[in-house]
Amino acid sequence: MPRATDTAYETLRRMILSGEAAAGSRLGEAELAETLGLSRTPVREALQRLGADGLVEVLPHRGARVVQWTGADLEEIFELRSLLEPYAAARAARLRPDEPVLAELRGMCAAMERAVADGDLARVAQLNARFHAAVIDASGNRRLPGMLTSVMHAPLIVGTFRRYGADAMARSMNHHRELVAAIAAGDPAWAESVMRAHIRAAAAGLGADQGNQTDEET
Amino acid sequence: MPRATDTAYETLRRMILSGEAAAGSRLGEAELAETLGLSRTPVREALQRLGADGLVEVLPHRGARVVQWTGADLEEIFELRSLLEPYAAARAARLRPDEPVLAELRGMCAAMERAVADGDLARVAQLNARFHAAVIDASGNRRLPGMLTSVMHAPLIVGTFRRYGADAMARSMNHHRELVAAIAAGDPAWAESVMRAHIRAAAAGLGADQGNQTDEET
DNA sequence: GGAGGGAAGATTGCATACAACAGTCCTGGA
DNA sequence: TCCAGGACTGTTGTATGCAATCTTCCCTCC
Repeated sequence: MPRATDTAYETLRRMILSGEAAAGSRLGEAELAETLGLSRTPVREALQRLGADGLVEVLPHRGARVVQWTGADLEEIFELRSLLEPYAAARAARLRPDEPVLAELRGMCAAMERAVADGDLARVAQLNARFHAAVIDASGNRRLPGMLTSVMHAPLIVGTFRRYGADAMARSMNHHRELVAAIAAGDPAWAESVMRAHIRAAAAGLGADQGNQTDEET
Repeated sequence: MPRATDTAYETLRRMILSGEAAAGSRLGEAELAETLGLSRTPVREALQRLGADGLVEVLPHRGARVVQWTGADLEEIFELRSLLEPYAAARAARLRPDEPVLAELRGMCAAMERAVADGDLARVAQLNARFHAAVIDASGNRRLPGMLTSVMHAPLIVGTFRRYGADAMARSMNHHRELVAAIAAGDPAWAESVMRAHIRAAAAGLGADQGNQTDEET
């Protein structure tokens, strides 16, 4: 049986990422505790973890709110991603992961392409997050995953793929395939370039490089 | 009056960074609570925050321990720093901070040089951390400070400057001065290059690029 | 009519008590 | 002598109650 804190954390995380807990909405400890059937203590702990992840902001004596992403936030996030993820891809290529890892990456590519064909964008987003996480793990740098969690959440919330056209979506899937090929070939420069193109394309698709405002009032 | 959680967090952070709490040592909640004159609740919360910062590792049902840095850890950390901090320096130069900010940076340079002359290495380390934090803040990216906290702690703990010779120390001080000049001149490429050199020099001084092991058993 | 002050309500912060789990030590058996 | 099993002890995890703080609304005064 998992710890109550973990269940609270996972549940809240899902609620936020799925949009069930709207951006900017208040997260009262007592209310959540009652909803989840727990006491305030593990809920409080989960909220702090979510705060460290950058999914909620907790203010002293004022409770927690789901974060709101502005255009400036997205711009910052994609700049950091286009800095760190190409590095991770290059490292992964240099490390030459063994065949089971590569097979898993290819499997995720295939699953994503099926989800695209089915029009299941939520599943695409989820698989995409797992794919990128796998590449980051394959980099061998054990600090990168933790560093990137905060910036990896944003696209999930904003709903990147919802804004993609058919061509952008196809390009994104091709990037994934090419990235796996570059890593399998052990070519760091290739992997790095593909990943950078992949991130920049995503940023362009969101208009994150133009400083668009997507925030709204509570 | 500050919150008990904050005092616990700050106190524990100082204890870890100063070495008073040795690397690998256990941090029992009850014991700390008694020492600090608080209850377990805020101590527990502080430990989780320190865990998110990467200063301690908390294992379920097994409590918290002060992290131990291996040579591989240092290598990872300096790679990430040499990726992110040059970017921050370039952004700061592009933003052209106003004169008060530049004056503060110059003031910290001067204070550091005085501390070096006095042989007060602890003060040098503290000022150095504040200097780098100021440059990162000047980058304008509000996510960078949080991302870098975990990797900025390591050099403080390991005691970077303790291993510096006179020439390496002088070079480091010159880097700081040159970095301020590059930012003041609004030259991103210059600022980025100086910062990269600065970080690589630090890594070389620690042997972080050679995979040395500095860990030990409890 | 608008601004300032204060009281009431609600919410977070902290302390304490109890429950559950992990590690250790002892005992019994092979 | 060594291994296995189980109780014991100490620690963390969770629940609950109280104190402190913030927010809101209303009343008073300008």
